[in-house]
Amino acid sequence: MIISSNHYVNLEATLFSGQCFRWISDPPWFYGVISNNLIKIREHPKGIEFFSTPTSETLLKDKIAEYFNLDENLDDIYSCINSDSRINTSIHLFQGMRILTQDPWECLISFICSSASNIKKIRRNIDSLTQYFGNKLYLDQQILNTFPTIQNIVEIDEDILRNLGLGYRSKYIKSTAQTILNQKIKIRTWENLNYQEGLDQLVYFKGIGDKIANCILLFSLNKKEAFPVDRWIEQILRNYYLTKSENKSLKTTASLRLWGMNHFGKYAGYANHYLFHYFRTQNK
DNA sequence: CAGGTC
DNA sequence: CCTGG
Repeated sequence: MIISSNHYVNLEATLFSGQCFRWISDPPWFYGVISNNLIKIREHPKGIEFFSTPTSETLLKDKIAEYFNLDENLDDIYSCINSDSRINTSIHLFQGMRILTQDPWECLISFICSSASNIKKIRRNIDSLTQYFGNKLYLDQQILNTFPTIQNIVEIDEDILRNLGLGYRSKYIKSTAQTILNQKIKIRTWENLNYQEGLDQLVYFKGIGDKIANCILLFSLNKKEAFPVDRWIEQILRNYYLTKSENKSLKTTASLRLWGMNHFGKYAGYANHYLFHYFRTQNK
């Protein structure tokens, strides 16, 4: 099925810029899991074309459009954030790269896994989690798995997670799932929270600090003003944006994040992600 | 040391 | 603090 979009959708940049961790590329197709369905997708002159299983394309269409934020006006966003040469270059290099609206639970666990790690390892860790505790989905020659539920994670022993190579993150994954279950926290309702309420809720969990919380807000809770400050973004800000005195006074992740949110405005997260992807691919 | 956090 | 490139 084809879903039309008012702006080009750059699938490669969108799916492999570090906001999600388990899409597979088999040009021109990409395979991934959305809402417990295996999705096969490619770019199309009118937008995107996709197949799904087991749910029909018709029933899944809206969900896919939401995942890729297809109704978002990218030109409007670009004009809001395109205020300097670095952003401008990145926009031209990765025209059509979108910020996704992923499942918050999967996003949360994925970014707990991301702490002091690297993309390759994060992908391997999450892949292990889904292989051992998810359900298999088949399409063409691809086998992908659903993401384990909160209940699934609660039932897994911490040592098993450690054996999968998740290290010290294992106890954070366990305790987060346990807390959500025990306190009957409804993740569904998070999308109704504003930025600050969402941030407060997320950093409440052990293993989630300012950076990871902002990733979850940006990549799954539709908070485009969120501004995750990791080592890359911190270096970019310090090298290209901050004055000497700001470089001295801004020490914490949160203070840098507030500077970024203030400087780039309501689409700061888009500016963040374009800068992040640009510098990361440049320095490879 | 790595796309942090306690 | 785990793990691995």
